[in-house]
Amino acid sequence: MQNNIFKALAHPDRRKVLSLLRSGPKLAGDLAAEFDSSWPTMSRHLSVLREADLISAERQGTQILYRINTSVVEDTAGAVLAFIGVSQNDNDDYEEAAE
Amino acid sequence: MQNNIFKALAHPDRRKVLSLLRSGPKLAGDLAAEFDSSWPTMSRHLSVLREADLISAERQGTQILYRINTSVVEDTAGAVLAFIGVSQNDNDDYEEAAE
DNA sequence: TCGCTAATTAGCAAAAATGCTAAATAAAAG
DNA sequence: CTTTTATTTAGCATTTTTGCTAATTAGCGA
Repeated sequence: MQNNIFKALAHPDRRKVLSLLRSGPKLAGDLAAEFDSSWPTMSRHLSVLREADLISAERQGTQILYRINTSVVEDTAGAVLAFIGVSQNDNDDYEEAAE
Repeated sequence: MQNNIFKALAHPDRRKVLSLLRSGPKLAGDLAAEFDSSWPTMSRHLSVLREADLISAERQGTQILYRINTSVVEDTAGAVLAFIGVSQNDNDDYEEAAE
């Protein structure tokens, strides 16, 4: 749902998580280490991002690897541009309806 | 401030305001008429958008005309794309493609 | 199994956002 | 100056978000 995406982007720490994931997937612990907030607080930020589908999680043994969902971020940027009438379909990505 | 922008985008009615302004500036009253919320509630939504600089207001006699701030919306889309490493060229004054 | 590490969930309090009604302000008209 | 219309501000209650500590789950290895 688009509302969850914009709500997820409304917190600076969550936007910082996305920025940190730009260079590649990271373990939850490594992510949390970059913030002043407590571990559980960061865990909840991650779950908000996950529910918005902006990131996805993959368990690797005892750790959890997070990665950014590029296509969702792209679509979100498109939704922002749509506010000023820029067409949302002018990227060169393939369009895949079924998952 | 970028935080105000993303916070402003976090409410569906405020995003709807931006969509309504896509086709051109609108009077506060005409905007409010499109929503179920009370007039004062819509007025506050407009002020949140104004403080985020996503829209600007111009008094026209007894009414107030709102317009969307195209460049701020563009920059915001750029900030979203930056999460996945797409370079944002802020404030490019020449547009070769549109000619 | 036990112990250890990684991460999440539970529960609570504080802060922020939301939305209402009533009151106030601003500009124009009479 | 008073009224009327358009819009904002004030004040308050309700809901949502945030962030903490404590407890819990999950996997791994001895």
